[in-house]
Amino acid sequence: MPATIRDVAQASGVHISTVSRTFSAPHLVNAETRSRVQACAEQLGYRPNRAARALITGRTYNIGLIVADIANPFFPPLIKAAESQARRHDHHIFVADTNEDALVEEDLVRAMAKQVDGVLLCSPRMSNSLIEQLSREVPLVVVNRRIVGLPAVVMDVAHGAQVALGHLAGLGHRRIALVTGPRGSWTSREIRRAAQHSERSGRFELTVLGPNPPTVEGGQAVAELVQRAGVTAVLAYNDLMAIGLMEGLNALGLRVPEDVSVAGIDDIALSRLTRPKLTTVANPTAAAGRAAVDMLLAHGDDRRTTAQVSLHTELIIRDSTGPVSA
Amino acid sequence: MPATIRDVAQASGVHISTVSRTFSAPHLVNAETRSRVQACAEQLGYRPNRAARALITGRTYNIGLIVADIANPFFPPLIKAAESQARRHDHHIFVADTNEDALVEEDLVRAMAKQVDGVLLCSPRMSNSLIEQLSREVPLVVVNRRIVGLPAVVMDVAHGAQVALGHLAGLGHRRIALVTGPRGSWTSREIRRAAQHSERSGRFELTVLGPNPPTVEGGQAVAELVQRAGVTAVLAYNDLMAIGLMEGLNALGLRVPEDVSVAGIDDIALSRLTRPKLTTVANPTAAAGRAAVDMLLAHGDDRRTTAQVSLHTELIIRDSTGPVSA
DNA sequence: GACAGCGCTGCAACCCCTTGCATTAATTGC
DNA sequence: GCAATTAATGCAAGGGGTTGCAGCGCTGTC
Repeated sequence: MPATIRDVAQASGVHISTVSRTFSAPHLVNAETRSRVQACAEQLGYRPNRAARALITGRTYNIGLIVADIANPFFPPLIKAAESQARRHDHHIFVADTNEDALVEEDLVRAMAKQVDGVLLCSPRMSNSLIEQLSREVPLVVVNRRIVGLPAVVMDVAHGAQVALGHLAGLGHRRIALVTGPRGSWTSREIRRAAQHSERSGRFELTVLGPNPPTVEGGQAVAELVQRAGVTAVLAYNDLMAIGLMEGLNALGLRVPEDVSVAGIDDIALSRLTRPKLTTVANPTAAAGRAAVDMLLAHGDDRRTTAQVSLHTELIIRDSTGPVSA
Repeated sequence: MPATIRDVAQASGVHISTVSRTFSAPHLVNAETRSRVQACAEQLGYRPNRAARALITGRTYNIGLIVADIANPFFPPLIKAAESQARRHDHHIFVADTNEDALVEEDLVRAMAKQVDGVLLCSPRMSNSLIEQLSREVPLVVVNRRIVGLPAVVMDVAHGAQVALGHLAGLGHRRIALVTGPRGSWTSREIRRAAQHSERSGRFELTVLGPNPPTVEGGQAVAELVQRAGVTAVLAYNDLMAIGLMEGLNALGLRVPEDVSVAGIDDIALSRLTRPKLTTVANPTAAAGRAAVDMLLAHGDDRRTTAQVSLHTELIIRDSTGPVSA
């Protein structure tokens, strides 16, 4: 049995409140008493029970971070940045993965409530109204989605998509496909909306293919549709799909970028390792992770912020896009 | 303010214990009372406080899962398998990342204690004695390490490494490099020991290069040493390093596998997407995740298991290894 | 008619810790 | 030398739940 505060109190002959103060407000305890208590605690292997402490203080010093798919390399940089920022504030990050499932997501938020000081909800697949409801059960910061009245960190993907499409149009492509992501993704809707807006410029004709699972397999599976659509360039919802798409196109005998140009979004580390190297829209994921933690911890427990920050994206031109062939 | 059990009791005119039983033992409550309580709870938006519940029951229905580097694609399949297995037992998985840092690791285990029913410690970098000490503070299952007296799930990497080296020797390679992983990695030590044992067969001469960070960059950085070592084949600590190494060798003008054969360990999804596709030792990560969860939850709260399971690895021959050139 | 048994509910202790307030003793000021 | 501080500690009420036990009103048994 692990030692409790009572065991330490008994061993050192003081009241439990003195033991408590020895750890949470040492300056209120006589130096001699303090060292005696510490010695006993050490001896007994006593560790304050953080759950019990949180029950009364209302602070856990933990932050929940919920992502749609932990296998998507988009998330690790965000997670790592959130971790280091959290550590700076003496907090710990607990990550959970929803498997792109809105029900699991809801369940996880509820499971984390009261065990964390707040949840960073990244790329949620739930409805806005459900998210609003959950935000009444636990402080929430939403990442990759805008919901009025809730603090949010978004990346300017609409602009990023338009720049990418402009890049493709500038290379002479007149028929471009947009491969969208999963249903429920705010980002996917934003990209689609932006792309359709760009189409009205008249520089190219857009074919929308989706929704699709946002994975390598999802990209691979859509290759045939891309071929049939007769387009010469593709913008994919994310790099994973773009990479899968390149594989799929290769399997169909199409070369990238000679026959089809492919661009992704995210700039995951992997996009520098493929052949050809992937042209993509870089998302400031690390900055997003830091910002989300800051927003969660910024306001006191009293009033919550509802600020929304938008971070800039940047087109990285590599080798998977090229001029349209004659 | 979120509603507490007391608010619900007052609203429905029953004692808090009846409310409590409505949620945790419904069969003990009269159907009529139950539905009244439920209606009030619904109305007030009441959710049982899981932290408070855990304080008295001693069960959180959470499992901590600590990994050395969440950006390493080796872990997601393990995590996902653990999640689905946990879900089957009505538990949630909280993941934390140590950044390959033993101090962060220790801190995280302590942070999770009492907030989870146990911790799956994957690829720990701490000392055995510290792990043993921590296992007295929170139930632990260790993955990728053997520690006497502690439940563990390991993969038979020693055998896997020997099979891989045998494969390389069979292709005619007489000078082989082993690129090791980070200090503190049990797996790396196992592989090294196995390789040195194989060397005594006299079929090849081994050059050990390391320790190295177990990342793409780590692999890239060791390319020059590999070249200078004058070997014709390399076995890397993991696929990430193998992939980085291939990049690095290419940059030095060496072709894989014509000039140097490269084999990895892990069989991450990415190893199928590189050019050439990577020869590697497949680890049963999903099975490991499931087994670890099962071991943690198998024994009652009373006596802990100390069983250790070892899972089989398998060599996957792809295109990054070939016969030694003349 | 006394009593056991049953279904349901309330009572109160308990999980482990924090914290405002009261108490005590020692120090300071004048 | 006495009141007023000050420092150190104890007391007890929580925080939000769970759970063994007792008590209630009823029914059924002999």
